[in-house]
Amino acid sequence: MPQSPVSQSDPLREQIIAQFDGMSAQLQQAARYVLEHPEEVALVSMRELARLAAVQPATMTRLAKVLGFQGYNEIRAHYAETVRQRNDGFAAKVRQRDAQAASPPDSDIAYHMLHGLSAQMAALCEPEPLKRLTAMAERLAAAKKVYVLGLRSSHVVAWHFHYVMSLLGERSVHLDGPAGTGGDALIRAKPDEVVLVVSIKPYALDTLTLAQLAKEKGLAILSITDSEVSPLAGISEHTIYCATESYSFFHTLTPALAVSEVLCTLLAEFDRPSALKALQDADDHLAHLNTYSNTLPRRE
Amino acid sequence: MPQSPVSQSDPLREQIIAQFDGMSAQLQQAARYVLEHPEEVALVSMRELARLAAVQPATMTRLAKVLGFQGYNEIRAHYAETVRQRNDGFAAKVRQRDAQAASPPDSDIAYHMLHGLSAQMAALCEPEPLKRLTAMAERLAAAKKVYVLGLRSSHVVAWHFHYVMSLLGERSVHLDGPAGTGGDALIRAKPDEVVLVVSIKPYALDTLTLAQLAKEKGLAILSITDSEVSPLAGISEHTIYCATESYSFFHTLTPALAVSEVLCTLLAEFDRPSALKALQDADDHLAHLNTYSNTLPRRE
DNA sequence: AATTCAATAAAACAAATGGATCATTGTTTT
DNA sequence: AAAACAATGATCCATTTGTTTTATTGAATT
Repeated sequence: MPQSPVSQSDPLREQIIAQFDGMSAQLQQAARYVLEHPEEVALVSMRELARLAAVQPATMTRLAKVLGFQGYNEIRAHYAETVRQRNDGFAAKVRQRDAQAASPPDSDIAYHMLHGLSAQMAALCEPEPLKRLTAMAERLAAAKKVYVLGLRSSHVVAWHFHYVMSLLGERSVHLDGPAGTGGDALIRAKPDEVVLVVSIKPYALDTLTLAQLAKEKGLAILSITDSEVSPLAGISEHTIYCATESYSFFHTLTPALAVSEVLCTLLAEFDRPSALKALQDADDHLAHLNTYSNTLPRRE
Repeated sequence: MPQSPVSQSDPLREQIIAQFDGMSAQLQQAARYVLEHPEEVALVSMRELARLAAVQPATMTRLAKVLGFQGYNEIRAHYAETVRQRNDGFAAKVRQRDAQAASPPDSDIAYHMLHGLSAQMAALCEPEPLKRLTAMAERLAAAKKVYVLGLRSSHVVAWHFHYVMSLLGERSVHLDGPAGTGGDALIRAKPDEVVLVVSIKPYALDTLTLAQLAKEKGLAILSITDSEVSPLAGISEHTIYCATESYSFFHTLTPALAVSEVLCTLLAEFDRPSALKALQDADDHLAHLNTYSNTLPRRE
């Protein structure tokens, strides 16, 4: 019999307790059931809840009004929300803070977005995703060459992966180019090479087409995508799933980028000495070109 | 909306995935939403769920039948039960503990990286960074035009910001181009415009030079960088600091990308209706061009 | 003991829900 | 090209839902 508290501090719960003594017998009976089975409120209809609490349906409506709500649905909405929040707050240790207190209203959105991202990173720390990450890294390490494909918003991830890989060595080819020439590099592709495909919803048609073409040429497909039912899942030898939901109307690419960074690191780690050497070479090269600086250039 | 944890092992989930390929387009769309938002199934009505999944109500009924249920209510009942069980089973926390003990050795690195990233995201939730984020978003919103500058590894962030902004409207110009032409767009820059500069250590000299040039032309500099002593800090009207340390020899750009995403969202949020309209227009445009697809193209 | 008044139960209601039917569309097969 | 087919969208229906209204009970006050 589940009756664990929805969460330690629930303002509505406190309110019900505070008003409890002033309620009539039937109201108390209804309130008691709500306190003891908060999830049920979100999960069943009002009449069903009334039946479970052995109370008239109307009593639930009255309870809502007594608590200052306009109707019963507002109570249900509240408990539904707590269920939702408990669900994505499985990295809940982070949820201690009441930062909004002294913050401007707009930063609510920012707070929620960043908080959610933090949780999504934490989700990638689970054994299953970790296993997939290492497996894919190993497959990448074994490949003669890695073609990197990601269009539209996924371009950021593909580009980043390619950029880092190109610092590390020569094995990476970025499938991108003007006027639809992006796929041309695949012309001479051989079966001992692989394609790393990045695509999240909405899936770019060109990405899917190129991926399929590559597969038909015998290349292994490794993909970073957003769900088990992504069109890429079916044709991929390895797949890593990363969340893309955020508290805005955009999808987020941050978890995907994190995945890319982890892959790069694991790849480098497989052969640490030569990775370090490659980075050193790159450093030297760029130093000669005066690519970097720690201070603003002086203006004459 | 928050994203759901890929739940550990749910037989129904597996079944949906198994049958997914055999479903029609609409059924897939419905199924996809169910997979991605399992708790919503338990929390809202069928019609509401259909609305959220952008699908006809009847499609949900059909989905139920395809999955072998007698009616939709059986699906809801299943997910309601899942929610109930998750509630009293805070044994889940314990499960996480011993599970990560049995992880493969290589995933230690991955685990630490991701864990660290999660913490860095959480750090951005502090009041101080939030204040800086909103302040910068307001400044960006006030500007007539936004030039976006980020080279080398910072390119990812700059490109992403520009990409999203270009979906939203016309105010963004990406300072990038072949053969060092990247800065040319600044030629006609006017003082009521701003430059968003992204640069982390090592700081690309070209970035600093262009930023300084812009400042001399009277443009405001807004920067995303990695420390208070970054060369950009001194010349910027607003600065956002984000961590770049990771458990590898690379610096991480994930927090910077997150910052970019938050900025985009806040900007859109300032004028939500027109942002939604712009996105709708972009959607329509891309739909006409057949840019996206949910399934692999058929090969003849 | 009669009256008042709040609390409860019962009934009635409109709105919504889940489900079924049928016409239309788009695709595949002949 | 026509026919057959499945998929989709629109409409309709019987239930169920949350809520309001009305009637009944029961206790407290006079």
